[in-house]
Amino acid sequence: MDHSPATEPAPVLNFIEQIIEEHNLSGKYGGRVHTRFPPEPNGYLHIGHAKSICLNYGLAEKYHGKFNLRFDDTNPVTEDTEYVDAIREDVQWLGARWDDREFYASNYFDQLYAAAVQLIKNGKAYVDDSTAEQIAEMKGTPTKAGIDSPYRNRSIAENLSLFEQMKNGDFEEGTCTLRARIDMASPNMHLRDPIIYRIKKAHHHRTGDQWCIYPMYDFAHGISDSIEGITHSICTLEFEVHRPLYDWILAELGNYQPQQIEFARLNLNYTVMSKRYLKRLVTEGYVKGWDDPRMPTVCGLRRRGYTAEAIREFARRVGVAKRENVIDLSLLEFCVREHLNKTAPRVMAVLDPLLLTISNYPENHTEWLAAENNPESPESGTRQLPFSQTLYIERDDFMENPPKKYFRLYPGGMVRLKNAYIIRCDEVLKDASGKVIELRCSYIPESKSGEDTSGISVKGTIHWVSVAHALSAELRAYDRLFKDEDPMAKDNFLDSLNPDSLTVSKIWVEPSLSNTQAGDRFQFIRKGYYCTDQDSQPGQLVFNQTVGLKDSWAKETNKR
RNA sequence: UGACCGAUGGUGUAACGGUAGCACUGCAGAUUUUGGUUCUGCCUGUCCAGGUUCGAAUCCUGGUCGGUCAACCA
Repeated sequence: MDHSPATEPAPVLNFIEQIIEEHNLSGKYGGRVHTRFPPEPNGYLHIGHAKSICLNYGLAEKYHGKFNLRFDDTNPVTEDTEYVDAIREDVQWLGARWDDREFYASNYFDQLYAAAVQLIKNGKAYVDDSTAEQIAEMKGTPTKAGIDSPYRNRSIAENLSLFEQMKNGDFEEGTCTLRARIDMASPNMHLRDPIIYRIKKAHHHRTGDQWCIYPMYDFAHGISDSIEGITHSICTLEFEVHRPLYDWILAELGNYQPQQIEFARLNLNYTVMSKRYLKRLVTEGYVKGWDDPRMPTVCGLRRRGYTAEAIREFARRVGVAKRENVIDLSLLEFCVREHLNKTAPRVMAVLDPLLLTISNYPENHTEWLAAENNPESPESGTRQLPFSQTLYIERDDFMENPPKKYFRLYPGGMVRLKNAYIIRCDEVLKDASGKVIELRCSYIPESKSGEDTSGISVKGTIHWVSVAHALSAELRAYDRLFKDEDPMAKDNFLDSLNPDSLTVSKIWVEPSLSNTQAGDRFQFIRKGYYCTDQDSQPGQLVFNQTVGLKDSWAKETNKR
């Protein structure tokens, strides 16, 4: 038998880490790791971007490398500083740090232009006067080779002069483009003389009206990576077929060459994950904005009460691979619960009140009871809770004809009021329609929480608030935005919208919440995790439901 | 009728020629002044067919299925 000391469990590396470690071993990048997150500022970041940020930043951190934030702003007609600001805030909030390395593809417009000129001089690029339709026509199809443009063999001098005229604004938009001269018969469509510069007489949010030609993604991206000394240029799977072009451009230019690596983007069931569709939800008013708590955007999740820690943990748990995947929403929820369970202070809130009067408790008397702030972290201390004769309890914590295993209140039954006394339900009062409107109970004076000498043990503990002391508040409860696991499988994803994704109600919360600030997170005991919304004000409190607690009783009742 | 990529429980992800493991979900139980947490146990998997090998999730061949590619978007 081998009794050698237990070996460390082999660290589990994802395939990108394996590539990096191979590079570190071979010395390909001199042991350097430098990643980047390259958003286009034309929309808000979503949880899929968060995965990418965590991946890129996490790799830089793990290998003691660097991480750049680079805005891929090569299309001035769709981009805006509003998005730049929002993206910067989200990346920062997620915990990624880019120090002074905040870059813009537009910073490189001069270098990009020079690179294009060099390509022309090398006979590797030409100005094409064909229309967009003609170019598409000559491009062929995935199964049919393309044909050469009639402008493909212009002289270098002519191309140089034409390209300069393009830059000078001598031509109208759409009249010509600069194309890389590669291979119109390539099985890879992206190598069939891709357009690398086009004319756009648009105002750019950073360079203003300085340029009227703008580089295309394929041309700008690799060169930007190269300029910044990126080692591992990580992107999603659909760019796999772009990699030969990425490599071709840098090789033709003789420039430093990062390694592009593609991984499978994150998909979540019951949600859509494309900027285009998220934008429609916002602009067409199906949600209240990019930060609507039902949105899978980073700002939406933040407003919903998700923590950056939870999102990072989620990104870690979903893993990195090349296989298409759909992650269960339950994993995301698990990650927030896990973090909030450890960190969120417990408070009592009654969401659907039922009046309860304690007949044998002195009228107009207030007793202050100590309540633990968080049993998961004793150092979080205790607070004082007002108790009195008249309380609200949760309506579904009472049943007139309880099923087996129901251990809340019922006529003649006993429960403990959390942090207070054990009570017995003596009488049920109803209105004319038969609806229960009040419970008359008696309490056991010796059963006070923490000093119970009654000897009575009860199965159930329920939460409550004192009517005279409770604060009313608005609750915004959320359900999934879409009814179907894959809304995109519908002809129109809007048909899948869940009409009940938002429920607003009036609730009662304990008075310690009077000064809560936007972003504060709580566990409403026995209910779920909630956070104070930015719309909240003293006297007009507003809470968002982040996620419910696991509810095994609900499962039990559903089985019936 | 092309090229490229991929395929391991319900969902993800490991195992790198040597006992298919982990997490989420689900189920059962213990503990509990939250039907929460925590703890324990259980269910469920290598796309198919050949081949190489003492031995294949892993290597080879051929299928099947899924994804991507024909924007002057990124």
